[in-house]
Amino acid sequence: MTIGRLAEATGLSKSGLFAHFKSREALEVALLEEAARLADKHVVEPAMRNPEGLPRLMALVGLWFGWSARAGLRGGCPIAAALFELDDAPGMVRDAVAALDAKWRTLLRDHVQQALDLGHLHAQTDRDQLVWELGGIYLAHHSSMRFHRDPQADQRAQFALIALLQRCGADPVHL
Amino acid sequence: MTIGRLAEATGLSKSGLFAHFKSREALEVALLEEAARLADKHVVEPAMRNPEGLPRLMALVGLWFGWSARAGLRGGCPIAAALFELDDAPGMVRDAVAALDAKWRTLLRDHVQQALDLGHLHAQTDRDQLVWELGGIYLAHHSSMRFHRDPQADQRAQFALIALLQRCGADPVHL
DNA sequence: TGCAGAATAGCACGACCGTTCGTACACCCA
DNA sequence: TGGGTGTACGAACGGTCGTGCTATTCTGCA
Repeated sequence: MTIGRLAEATGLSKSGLFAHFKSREALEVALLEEAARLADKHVVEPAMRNPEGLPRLMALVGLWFGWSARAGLRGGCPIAAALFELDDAPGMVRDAVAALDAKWRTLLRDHVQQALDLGHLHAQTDRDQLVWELGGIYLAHHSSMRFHRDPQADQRAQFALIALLQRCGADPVHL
Repeated sequence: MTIGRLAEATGLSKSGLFAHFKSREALEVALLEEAARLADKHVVEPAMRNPEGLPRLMALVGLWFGWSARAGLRGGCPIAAALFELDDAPGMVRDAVAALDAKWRTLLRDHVQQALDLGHLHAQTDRDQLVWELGGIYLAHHSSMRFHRDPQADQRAQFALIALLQRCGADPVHL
């Protein structure tokens, strides 16, 4: 997304929009923060209404998959895109992406821990490994939905998710 | 990668380089095909030296993970990048990526089938689901390596791979 | 009512993009 | 020897990018 196109879409002039942020990078960071706010609203917030432990974790991940489409983000998940576009493009945008990603992973990890504390998962479960693999399913689902337009993407992800949690000793009652 | 930068890197002039391909898109397609050739050499070819079935499949996937770095591609795997950059950018580049990706998935699927035929995996294994999940591990590994620079990326991927194959009934002897 | 200050617009800039054009050199075959 | 052909070049095009500079318009308070 460029400043000109964004200005056109919002009805503002390029310079008028530009005046608010002082650089293109700052604008992109602001965009990312807005996306994070959307994610909070569409993913985290509703997930928190589920009981602690595995149910909440399941809700969190279930709402995570495909959240960007439901939130109305036409370009897909900006974090996922940035993970592959900004591999080696240092700067504040990359830093912002890294920070948001780290925050999200920490949140996931905390809820894995909670499920673990409540005995909903095997005690010897490697939390970081679980979060890492969840990320893999998310990326596969994202590319499956957006690039391949695979109508089976949702069930593929759901199947993989359940299998992964079963491996970690999830109580089948919650799946 | 832009034509100007590529020309500079190769020592040619922009127009001289451009004369060979007739458009930027054609050049990108040629670049993709060259990458595919590299992948054949660095992944498929050596993997074929392993015995049929699960060993060959394991070799194939093991060589797949991180292949772009070993092949000297500084930008990472171009297919993986394109999956997230060209989501909604129709054209011959996207088509070429889709074709290469489909070809690779078919190859993977065939070798899953072979492992299945030889009884190295459960008979009721869903081949496409397995390939789909392998793709997820690959993407997680790729972003882990390139974006996060996580030194544990390799073992994370290896762990996930083994767990996935065990789930499909892989004979532990081969893992 | 008038005015300070913020918000927005207009405009021009330099840089880079993909692309085209005319041209110069080297080679092969008649 | 001469002309066709392939390969490379420099220069320039129109377009778009991000970004400043300077007006203008709007808004809220004395």
